[in-house]
Amino acid sequence: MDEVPLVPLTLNDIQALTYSLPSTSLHQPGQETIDQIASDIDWVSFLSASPFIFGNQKPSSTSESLTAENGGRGENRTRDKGKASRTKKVKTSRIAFHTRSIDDILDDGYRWRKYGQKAVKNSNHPRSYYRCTQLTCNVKKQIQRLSKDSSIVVTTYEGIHNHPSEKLMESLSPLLRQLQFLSRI
DNA sequence: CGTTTTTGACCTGCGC
DNA sequence: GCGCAGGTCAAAAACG
Repeated sequence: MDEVPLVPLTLNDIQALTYSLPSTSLHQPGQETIDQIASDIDWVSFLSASPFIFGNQKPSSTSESLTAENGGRGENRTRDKGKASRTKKVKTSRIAFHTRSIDDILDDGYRWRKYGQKAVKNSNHPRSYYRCTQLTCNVKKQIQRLSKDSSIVVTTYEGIHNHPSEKLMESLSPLLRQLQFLSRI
């Protein structure tokens, strides 16, 4: 009941998202590696596909979600810890889905830095908080195992990346180089 | 030695 | 106002 509180996501929505993932990420527990799962999923289009974006649907509020809450860090905040940086309640889009995996962190191509871990009520497993390591990008994600079925990992993304993933660019760069070369001729 | 994780303290929102 | 729960900060430790 208390998961994904900021957006009108229901359990049915989560289920729908779950089933929208490639089947390889949901079945065969223990058989697949995380990299295999991640490479099976087109993360960029998955995460930016409009049917999966919930939350502030007001047109023209997209820039707000991207620049949300980065005034608090790096500004002349001398000693009051994180005060007033979170006072503004900005609704960012959240996406949650379930993945059956032995590993908590699935490789989605982006680099994440863990900034907190918290025990949550009604669950035996702690919730971990991650932030995208890119300075300009303040996308966050939460990772938590289901208390009922600890083989299921619930990953909640918050925000949209404003930069391409390193892995994607890595795999794309040979292609881009070739395109560049061909366009010269 | 730079980057990431750990972890207790702190902050905020919410229900009572 | 108080207490609880969830989210974040930041110093220290761990890691590569």
